[in-house]
Amino acid sequence: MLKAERRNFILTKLVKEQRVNTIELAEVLGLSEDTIRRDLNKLHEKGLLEKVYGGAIPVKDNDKNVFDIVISNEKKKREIGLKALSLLHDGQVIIMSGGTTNLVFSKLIPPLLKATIYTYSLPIAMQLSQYQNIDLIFIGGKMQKNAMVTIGMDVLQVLSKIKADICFMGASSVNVKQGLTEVGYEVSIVKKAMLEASDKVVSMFTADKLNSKTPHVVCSIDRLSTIITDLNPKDKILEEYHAAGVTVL
Amino acid sequence: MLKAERRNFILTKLVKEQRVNTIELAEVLGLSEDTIRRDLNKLHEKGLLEKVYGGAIPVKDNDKNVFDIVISNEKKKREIGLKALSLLHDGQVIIMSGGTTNLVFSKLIPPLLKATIYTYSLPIAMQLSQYQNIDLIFIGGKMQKNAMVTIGMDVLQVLSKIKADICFMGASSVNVKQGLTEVGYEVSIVKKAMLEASDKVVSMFTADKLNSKTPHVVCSIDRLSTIITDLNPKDKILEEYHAAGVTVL
DNA sequence: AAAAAAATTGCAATTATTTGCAGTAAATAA
DNA sequence: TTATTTACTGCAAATAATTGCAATTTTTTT
Repeated sequence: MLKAERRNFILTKLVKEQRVNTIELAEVLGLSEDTIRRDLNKLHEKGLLEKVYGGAIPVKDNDKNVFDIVISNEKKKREIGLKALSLLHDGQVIIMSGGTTNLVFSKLIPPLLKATIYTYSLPIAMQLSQYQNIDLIFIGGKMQKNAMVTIGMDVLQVLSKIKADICFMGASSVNVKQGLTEVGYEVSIVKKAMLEASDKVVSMFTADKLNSKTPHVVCSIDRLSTIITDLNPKDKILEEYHAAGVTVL
Repeated sequence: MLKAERRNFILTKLVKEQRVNTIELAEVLGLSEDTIRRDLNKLHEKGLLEKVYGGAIPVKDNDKNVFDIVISNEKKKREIGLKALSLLHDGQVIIMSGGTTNLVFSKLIPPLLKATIYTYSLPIAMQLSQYQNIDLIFIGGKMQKNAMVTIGMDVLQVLSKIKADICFMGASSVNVKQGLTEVGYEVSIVKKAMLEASDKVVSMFTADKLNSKTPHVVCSIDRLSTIITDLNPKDKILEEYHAAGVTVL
């Protein structure tokens, strides 16, 4: 692990846990406490954290930026996103759901891709605003504030009028029997509408979502064209999905 | 393998793995570490990666945050926003246009304000997602990517069905004769619709927008209920606006 | 085609950076 | 206060980077 990586690791851990402990970091990273301290000092000099006795805490951000979205397992999500790139082609009409996996994917899209993208996620729309050749349509409605996506009748109405080539759909939980399920009722409804509006349905998620279940069913497994995880597509865990007729990337 | 190929290989590997290691690259490519280092130095010079002890990591800008919105004259805009707070009351239905003045204002809203807010600006919607007691409705449509706002028929249609108590409207340019004018045609149309949908129209802008003009007329000055600038409301420059029947804060 | 010039590459010597350790100092807890 | 934990400093070993140089390959010129 490079030093630069290590420092990123520390900063990421800090954002997630709101504190880091010198000794614990030394153990986790397999290095001496001295080295960790030197890292913490350097990061402190750069103003990236606040060093305290025993470890470090986040630097007090007087006006915290709501635009900074914390992405867990970013590396895995990037792997997934890279696999998904093969599904993109110029001229497609695409629907993208919310979620951080899709957000990471959005950052990986080739800068010159020509496509029409519908989304109902604020962060994803902001990300896609970057792309010169993408026609971007935001699907309006009532905001679900924690997830930063729109939900409700307005969204359904717009989706009912679209015919897209492909949709990229995040997931709360997936398993072979119940299929794709969601935590929130309203989100599950929106995703059902997405399905109906798309020729091809791609679901991307990290492997930890596999074989779990949440209350609201979106669709059965065989309704998905492709699933993409961070696992090797030949992994045993994925066999039953493949057997159900889903393309596994 | 050509040198150019090799460098592409390094960059590709970097994108995939978010780091490259000098020694490992030397092994994989069957070259000496020296050569790899020279490559990394060249790529670093070109700004394509960040060279670090032991290898390289992606250049920070690569991971640039599209969510960081640069706000000019933030202090002045904050002054304006503070004045505007007096116009907010629980229970209001509000329409907010885009623009950084409105964005700054959004950050100043009392955390417990109960209101319904319509907006068609992505950054403002993200900011307002913070507020527990605000019902937030995003007006969807085609995104104007540079301004991060939606425009077009869909927006007009939604606005035509709203009746709001107050709207907060940014401005490209203002002068007494032509009134409020905009750079973009489509934005001017949307703002016209906003006017129609609101009982009260408040326009906030820094004083440098005063007595300037841009191509597309939104409305005459007397159509505005209130204007708010960073100047003292008794400033001479504002007299003629006051004379036109506008409340000046 | 041959000669000259330029670029690439690997090696060795030198220089720089990182890291862990030991001893000491400082901060916290009892 | 004393005991304990955590932090800092200088030093040496290990690791990595740079530089000059020579052999080789590639490109350009004649």
